[in-house]
Amino acid sequence: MAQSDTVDRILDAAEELFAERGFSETSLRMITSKAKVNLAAVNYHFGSKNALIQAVFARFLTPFSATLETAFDELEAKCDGKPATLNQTLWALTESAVRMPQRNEKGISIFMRLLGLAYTQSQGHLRKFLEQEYSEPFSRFMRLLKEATPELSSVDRYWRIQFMLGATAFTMSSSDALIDILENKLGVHTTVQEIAARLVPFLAAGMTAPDKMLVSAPARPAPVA
Amino acid sequence: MAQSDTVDRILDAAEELFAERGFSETSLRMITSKAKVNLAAVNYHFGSKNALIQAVFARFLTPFSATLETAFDELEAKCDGKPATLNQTLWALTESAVRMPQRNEKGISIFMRLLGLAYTQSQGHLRKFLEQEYSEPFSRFMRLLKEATPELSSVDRYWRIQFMLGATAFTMSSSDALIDILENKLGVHTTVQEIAARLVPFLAAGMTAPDKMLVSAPARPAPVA
DNA sequence: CAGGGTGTCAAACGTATGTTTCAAACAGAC
DNA sequence: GTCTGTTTGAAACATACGTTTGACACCCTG
Repeated sequence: MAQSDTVDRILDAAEELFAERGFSETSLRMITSKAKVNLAAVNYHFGSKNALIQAVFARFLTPFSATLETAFDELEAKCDGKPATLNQTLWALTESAVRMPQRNEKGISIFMRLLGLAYTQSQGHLRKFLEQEYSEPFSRFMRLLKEATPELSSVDRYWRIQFMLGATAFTMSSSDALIDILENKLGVHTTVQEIAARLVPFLAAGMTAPDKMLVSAPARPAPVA
Repeated sequence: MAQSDTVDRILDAAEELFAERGFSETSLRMITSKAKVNLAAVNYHFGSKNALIQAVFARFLTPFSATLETAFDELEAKCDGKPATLNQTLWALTESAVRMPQRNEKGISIFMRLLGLAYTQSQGHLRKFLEQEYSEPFSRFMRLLKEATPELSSVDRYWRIQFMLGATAFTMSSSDALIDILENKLGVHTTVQEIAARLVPFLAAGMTAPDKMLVSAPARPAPVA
């Protein structure tokens, strides 16, 4: 047995269980028994449960962050000087996520689900960790979005970015369940890649929607005071 | 002291704490001490923590469900026979949510945040409870959506509805934080109603976006195998 | 063959949780 | 005014958690 595949076994088990059940709902005992590893191994190798959570994220976020950087580099090189379009920007992100080398066939959906959980579950330490480790590609993405939508006011862009984040994080975080439901209901099987292919146009259309007033319903009531 | 304002005090405290911290991360002791009520009161009045969670949802979901039904009734009456438009349908939902009588000024965002948590946190009992208690207005909304977007295939509609749900639940569930961030960054104050006014056009545009292929980026790579 | 660093293991620790108990306080009906 | 069912209070319950401990096995450098 290699020098410390214990570490990897713990990470694998933790990753899967966290994605399935969330952080607080997954105990170290579940993780170590799934990994067939002694309970004390987690604290020995990682120091604490919180540190384990961060390690799970670091393991896939660090290579993803690198992939993303080069994707943005290529995009900016191709556009030399001119701002990239919204679709190009969104696709650069999507393709980077989808192209990531996967540990197994569930890799991409676990990846997405964990990202969604990171947003949703109120794990202060995780948010802090992610912010200070991966702020650069994030703000670069924000800058590209801004250049791609110069017609939007800052306030409009701010809210629409939140809407995009929401649609993405939310859908992807339950992608497995949603795929199953659709398969049971309509007999259609979907891959995460296909979800992404449907999501990007949705986001792009929403992002470039006409102003809120112009689009209002025929009988739109006045806003409540 | 009235016959049982203990029940209401527990519900108030639980509602607020659940919205802030999630379900598993909120202990009964936090709830009872915030409500200034004895620990045993929760199990006495509700039976269990899970039953309390369901009671919190029932308290605001039951009147909301009723409001929604009449809103849909009015909408269908106005359209007599013809299907309602997408915008009309979305506005009917939005207005019902915003018009709900609030217990306090934070009511609407607590409401939204709880709905988001119900989706996100893996509380099996809650999902089951919500499905069997409130399936009717939900499927009615789905039917209206279907009639409003006859041009979409079932699969497209399914995924786009998920995207809409995601954007809405996600944004609304952190609306307080997002409003604060925007205020600090741009000095603009926003109300939940204004968020809704921006969200609906975004959703409508995404929902009626052109097909995924037509919209692809100029340099969209082939999907990964 | 020593011996120190590394990793594993079973067991225990302290703490926090949801739930239960049982006596005391209270309410309203007679 | 007393009695009966309901509501409260403080304390304890059993359980599960994250973490720590100390003994043991291993390896590999000297």
